[in-house]
Amino acid sequence: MTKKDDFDLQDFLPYLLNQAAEESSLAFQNIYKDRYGMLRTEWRVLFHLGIYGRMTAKEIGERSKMHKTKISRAVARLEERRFLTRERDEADRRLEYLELTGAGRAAYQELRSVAIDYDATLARAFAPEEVAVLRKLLHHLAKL
Amino acid sequence: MTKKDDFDLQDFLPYLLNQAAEESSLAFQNIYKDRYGMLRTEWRVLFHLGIYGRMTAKEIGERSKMHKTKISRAVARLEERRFLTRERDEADRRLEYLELTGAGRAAYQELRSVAIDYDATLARAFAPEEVAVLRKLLHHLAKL
DNA sequence: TGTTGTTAGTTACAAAATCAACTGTTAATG
DNA sequence: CATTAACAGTTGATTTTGTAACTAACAACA
Repeated sequence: MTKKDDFDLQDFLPYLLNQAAEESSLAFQNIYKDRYGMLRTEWRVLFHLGIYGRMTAKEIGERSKMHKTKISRAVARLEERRFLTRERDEADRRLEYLELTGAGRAAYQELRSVAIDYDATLARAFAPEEVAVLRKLLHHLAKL
Repeated sequence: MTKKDDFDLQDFLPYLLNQAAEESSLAFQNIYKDRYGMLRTEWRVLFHLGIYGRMTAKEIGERSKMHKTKISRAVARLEERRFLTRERDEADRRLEYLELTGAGRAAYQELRSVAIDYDATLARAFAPEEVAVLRKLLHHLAKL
């Protein structure tokens, strides 16, 4: 395409990252949304608890960098669906430990395998070394 | 951290991409938002017109993959601020050509240099070959 | 030419994200 | 201890997004 300007939007990292993230998230969402009608925020909370086990909302926030109100609401919805339970920390009553129920763990296991498949599909678009480099660089970017 | 599960969320590409995209977009937004109080959608439309020149909303949609309602609203806001003008195509009266005004071009030029600086800052976190690989792979992912 | 389909863009309404203010609790310090 | 600050989490108001239905214009083709 003819450009009026030598700055290339397609090479601007934040833009490029967004395009790639949006593309892959939407494609992945299309795969899982029908099974559980789950939001991205709920999906994330579920995965955090499924992978790392019992933890507080605060810890989920530190790991995921999601805002606490998003987490609060996602937790409420997952609780409604009986996917998790809360337990007050008696030593520090501000804290609430969240833990998946049997149904929550089952949902996680199912979505986990969907995720693994999808990740493999994406990875197949690259050479193995490339995927490794990509993950490494993204990792680095994510914690700048 | 102790994991209960060998699946690693930090290596799951859609998640990783989102984290990296969110991180870099927010950081970039903090730099430019005070100058123009502009939304990400508006920023994108402005850049498309600044870089590629006069085009229709539809073309912006094809390039950016933003949904047409987002574009429609971003265009309306940019027009309110007198950053762009619309011109009806007389041959096909459904089409409207969008073009930056002087003020719009000035805003673009300013934000463009902010973007170039920020991109350089990000790139500095990597070796030059790494950045090239990263851009290539993201490019590829974005158009899967 | 008239009917049906398609396209560009907008709008109305519902869903979700953001921000600020709030509750209840613990920590810090005089 | 009493008061103030800090923290975990929730709620409410506002803003932004997403979905679907809509308008206006063009296209195809019987």
